[in-house]
Amino acid sequence: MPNYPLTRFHEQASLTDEEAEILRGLGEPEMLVRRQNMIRRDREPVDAIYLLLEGWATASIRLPGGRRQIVKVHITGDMMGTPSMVLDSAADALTAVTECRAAKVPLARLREVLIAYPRLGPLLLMSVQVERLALMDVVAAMGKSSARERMVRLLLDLHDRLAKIGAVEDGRFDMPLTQEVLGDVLGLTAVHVNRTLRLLEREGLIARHGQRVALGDLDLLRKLSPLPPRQVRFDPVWLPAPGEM
Amino acid sequence: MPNYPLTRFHEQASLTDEEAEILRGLGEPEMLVRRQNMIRRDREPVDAIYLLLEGWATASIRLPGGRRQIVKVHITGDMMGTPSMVLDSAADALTAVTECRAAKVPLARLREVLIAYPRLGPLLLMSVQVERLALMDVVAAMGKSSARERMVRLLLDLHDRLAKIGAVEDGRFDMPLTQEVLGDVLGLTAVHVNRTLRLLEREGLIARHGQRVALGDLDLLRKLSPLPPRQVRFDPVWLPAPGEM
DNA sequence: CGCCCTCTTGATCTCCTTCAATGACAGTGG
DNA sequence: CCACTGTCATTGAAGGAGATCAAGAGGGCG
Repeated sequence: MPNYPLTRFHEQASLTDEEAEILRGLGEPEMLVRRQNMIRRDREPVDAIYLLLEGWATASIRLPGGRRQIVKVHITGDMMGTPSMVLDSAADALTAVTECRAAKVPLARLREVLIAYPRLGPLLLMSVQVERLALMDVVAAMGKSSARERMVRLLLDLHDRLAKIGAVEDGRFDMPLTQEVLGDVLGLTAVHVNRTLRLLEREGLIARHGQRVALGDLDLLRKLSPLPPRQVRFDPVWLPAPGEM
Repeated sequence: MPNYPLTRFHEQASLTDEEAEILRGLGEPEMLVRRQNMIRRDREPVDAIYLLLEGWATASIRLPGGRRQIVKVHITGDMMGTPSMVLDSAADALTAVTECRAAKVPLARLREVLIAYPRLGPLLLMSVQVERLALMDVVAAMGKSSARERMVRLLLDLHDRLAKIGAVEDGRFDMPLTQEVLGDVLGLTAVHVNRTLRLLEREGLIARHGQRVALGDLDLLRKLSPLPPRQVRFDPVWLPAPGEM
């Protein structure tokens, strides 16, 4: 019986001990995936969702002409691959950016759990809406912001998410993403990612040594970001309380 | 007791008569909203989601400098405003593009229904994932496609969605969106939207008279689109069957 | 040690923006 | 009935953000 770290649910709602326990034991035995390898290929039949127990991974969509767009950068503790659970063949590929530990959750298992713990449906709904909001913000940033604004926003987003899992010290964190990958996230070329980063560096807004990034004046950076972080409501009114279902 | 047309759920899963009945009676008495008026303002406290009973509306995010990005074009039958149900203040504004009939569903009412009909949780989850996929595709298109490709994709997307509600005849449909609005959807200026549309016209791919759009060679257009429509799985394995919960 | 990947920078190009002007059309009030 | 006004579509000209092409430098790893 595997014993995983919790998923992100406890950030968004109170869980009973029993619910927390179920989430801990959700996945199959963990798998180890090496850098650059795929956790799940796109256009593959969908039979599971995934928990990223440790590491960085990307969810990317393949377009004609060898183009690819990364639609999500996943970090430790994320659920992955859930958008494709409504499809027969996966929309996005899940690729390990660093070495990853991950666990499969077969869709059949998910059904059992949804039946046994009906509150997980609304809980899952909640976390999916949070992801959807993140995508809306990405769309807004891509449609209406400059490369510099988008980069600032991405850095702040990673900063805030990493801070929640204790991977930030005083504005500094590891970002194991090549400029090529950053380009595929932001809809820019690697070359322009470089120029944008160097610009931010010259402006004294960020500093870098290898994969280590240091955000300078956080308040100033947040002013430069085209969008503020979303304040997710803990235990929203529509979410049935533990006793209620 | 209001009697609305069904939401989109029946496109994605089998519903019991009872479930269908509940969905029909979900909303408060309908409201009428005139062109350009807001159904729900952004940054407003969130206390409900909305059913678009008839008309066209947009969900848009406001950015600094008067910029705005439309993240979804809603048509008759859509649920609206659900991403913000995890927030205290709304992320997106809902604006009537045409005169709209809409119905509010208070979040408290939603909780009751989720408790009384636990299968609605997973059903709602399903439709939210479909929306999330749509956003992923938008991101992919914005990040990696030309104006022309994006426009073709949007037209096909609208075509396919309108076809499902019987609003397309032989490739022709009404599209009551100004070029300004199209620009805010595609992340382009109204001027470039115009040039792109005129280009497609000159190429014989589309025709227009006023708000009426006619798509020419659909197969050819689909080849030009950077992304195919997603094939949503009806009654996916993880979705508990009506008897099961 | 040598290879390949990644970062960096310069030069040039191009797609889309910006600015500006005109025309078509609908609604409105006299 | 018609002038008046505002919105929307259209087109041209010029500018700019980011792409593309190319080359060199550094560094990790087999």
